[in-house]
Order: sequence, then structure tokens, then C-alpha cells
Amino acid sequence: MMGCEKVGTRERILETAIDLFAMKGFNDVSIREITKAVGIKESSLYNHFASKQQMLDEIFEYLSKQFESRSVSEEEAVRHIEGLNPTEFMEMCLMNFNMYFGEPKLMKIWRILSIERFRNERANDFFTKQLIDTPLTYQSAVFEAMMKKGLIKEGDPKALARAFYSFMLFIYLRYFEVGHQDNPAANEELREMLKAHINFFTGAIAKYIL
Amino acid sequence: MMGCEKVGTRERILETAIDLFAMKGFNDVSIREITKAVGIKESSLYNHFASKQQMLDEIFEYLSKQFESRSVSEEEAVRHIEGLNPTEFMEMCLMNFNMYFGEPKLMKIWRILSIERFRNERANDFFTKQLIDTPLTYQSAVFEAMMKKGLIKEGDPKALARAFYSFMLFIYLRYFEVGHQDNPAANEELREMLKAHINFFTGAIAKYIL
DNA sequence: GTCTATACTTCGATAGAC
DNA sequence: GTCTATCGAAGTATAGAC
Repeated sequence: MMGCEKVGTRERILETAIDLFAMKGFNDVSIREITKAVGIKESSLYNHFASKQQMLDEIFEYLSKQFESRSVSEEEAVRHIEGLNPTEFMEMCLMNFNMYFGEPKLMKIWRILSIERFRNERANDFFTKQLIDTPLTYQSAVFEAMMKKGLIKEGDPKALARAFYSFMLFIYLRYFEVGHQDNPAANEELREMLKAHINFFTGAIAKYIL
Repeated sequence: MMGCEKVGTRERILETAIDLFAMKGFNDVSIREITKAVGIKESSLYNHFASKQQMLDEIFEYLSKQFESRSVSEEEAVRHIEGLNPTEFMEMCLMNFNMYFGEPKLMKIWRILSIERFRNERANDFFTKQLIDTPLTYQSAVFEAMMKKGLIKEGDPKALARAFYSFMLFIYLRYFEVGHQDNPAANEELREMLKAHINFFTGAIAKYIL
């Protein structure tokens, strides 16, 4: 009788699971809790997913595919960034932040990863690679190219990348990882902090006034 | 018959709980698991602790008291740091790192906090305050004092503190928060990274060659 | 203070009617 | 594809003998 909307039940389950996992973590959310929120019985869920674990796997798979589809080569990254002035560079940083955390669904999955990485080695590897190591590699390549072109002072590009990018991790750790914020008022404050950060770096590494 | 060592059972339980909670998180460790590791029956544990939650509360209480006993005022911090040369300053940073994470027991409790802060608002508040906000305040006060004395370039001390201290959070997030490391070989690498970081900052903010 | 035994709850998952 | 009903396992915690 109510089965007229059978299309979408699977997706509704998955969206609900993402919401709940992001709030409480995979282990602290029960099948009963998910199905109650969706409005179905526990047993019905198993017509769509073989196990609770499979739901988590699909969620991580989704994030992984998002990154595959959006990834660019280091060469492209260098070409895009090395010629920018400070203001344009800041906008680029904000865009990157938005690519990672701008969409609520992706943000929630990052939170799930942040929680699961303590229990799951694969989750930790993905988290470390995508959120830390890969961005550092790109950032280092960009700084190295800028040094070779004489745009910024000579130095250790890896150390410079760590110093610059650490701030992004600080923002994530302090304002994004634990989900009690979601207030748009803080956005302007974050933007000001990023501006101040880039101002500092511009002054610190500029060979000439950019 | 074996009751000859009744002194210490409570402490053994607590130490075992810290070990297990740090590895798997509070919720993923059962009373059965703890008591089995200690070598007692489940019911015996309740002669020492009223509940599982009380054990966690005591663990956090312990960390909290450690910080109370070691805390110094901002004025003291400024006096200690503002006159240091870069090498001395680096040693100071390493000492601070060791104060937070040098003792295995404290390191484990930080890991428990890292996990619990997603489920427990008080844990998150403590984590945020002790690991991020308070150190940033101190660091900012130090930079502000150095600016006033003309030791470093004028600028926004808060932004400078964020830029400098973010690196410490990067190290924690990347190498300490998830406990799969514990290899002393990486220590030298971390020391090199810290040295490079301080070198970069020294060059960036020094008014004169220090 | 430790033991045996057990109460009570919640969990993930399954069987089978419709 | 959803339901009712239920299973077996694992969780926290308690009662009472020793």
C-alpha cells in the first residue's frame, strides 16, 4: 500500500546512515536507530544492504570516487597556482577548502573518517593520504616551482609546504572535525584568519612585493 | 589465597583500562576485556569502581590534575621564552611537546580524549582548550612581547601564533594521534622537521639576525 | 575482596508470512 | 520489498556465598 515509492529507499537509508554516523560514529549507531529514522523495520534494511559494515564501505567508496573524479596532476596544480597574486591565491585556498568540506555530504563523511580512523587502519590510511600527505606533496611542488622561477625566496619547499598547510589542518581540527558548529557567523571569522595567514606568508616568502 | 596483593588491584585496573581505551576507544572496550587482562572476574571490578563511566572520569581527572600542577602564568611564559635564541627556542618547543606527549601514560590519555571528543562534549572542550586554545594564547602573548621589544617584526601576534603553532597540531594529527607509530626511528625525523620549521620562522620574522 | 551465577538490555542478523 | 517474530551473542551490572 505504501510501497508506491520503492525507488529511493536505499538512498534514504544511506543518507540517514551518513547523518547518524557523522554525529555519533559508526559503532554508536544501531540498525534500529537508522531504520526508525527512515521509517522502516530493521529486517527491511537487509533487503538493501548485506550488513551494517557494507553501508560504511559504500560511504567511504563514495568519498573515494569523489576524489578520483576531481583529482588533478601535480603539473596542472603548479600551472594553476604559481602565477597567482596573494588575493587570487587565497581564493584558490578557499576553493580547495570548499571542495573538501563545502558540500555537507562530503563534510559528514570526513567526520565519519575522523572517528573511524582510530578503529580502522584503512580509514586512517585514506584520511592521512587525502587530507595530509597528498595536499602537502602538491603544495610542496608548487612552492618548488615558484622558487625555481624566482617568484619566492629560496628554501626548503617541503618545510614551507608543512608550515603553510598546517594551518589548514588547524582549521579542520579546531572548527570542522567536531560537528558542533555549522553557524555561518563563524565563516567570516575563518575567512579573516585565512586572510591573515596568507598575508603573513606573503610577507615571509616574497622575494619582491607581489 | 591469592589475596595477598590486594594493594594495587585498583591501580592495575586503571592502567589496563588506559591501555585498552587508548587503543580502541572507551565504547569498544568491554568490562570483560579489562578484567580478563587484569586477571580478575567482572564482578570484582565493581568493588573498585561504581561503573565503567567512573573509570573514564577518573582518567580524565588525572590528566586534568597534571595540567593544573604544571601550569604557568602567561607572564612567566613570556619571561622564559622571549629572550631565547632560535636553538634554545627549539629546545623549548621540544620540551613542551615532551610535557604533553613524552610520558606514555599522558600520551595514551590524549589518544582517549581524541577519540572521545566526538561523543562527549566535555571531552571535546577539554581537548580544544588544552591542546589548541591555551597554547595559542600563550604563544600569541610571547610574540606580542617580542614585537614590543623590537626583537621581531611588527605584525598580528595572533596570526603569527596560529601560523607557528599549527605545525605542532600537524605533528600531533599526523604522527601521534593514531597510535600505530611508537618507533623511535621517526623521532629523529620529527626533530628535523621541527628544526626546519623553526628555521623558516626565524628567517620570516627576525628583524635582525638573531 | 574475590568468586559463581545470573538478571536485564541491546546489538546485528535471519526466517518466513504476506 | 516490507512486515512480525525471534535468535544468539555480547554488553553492563548485581546478588550472595566464601
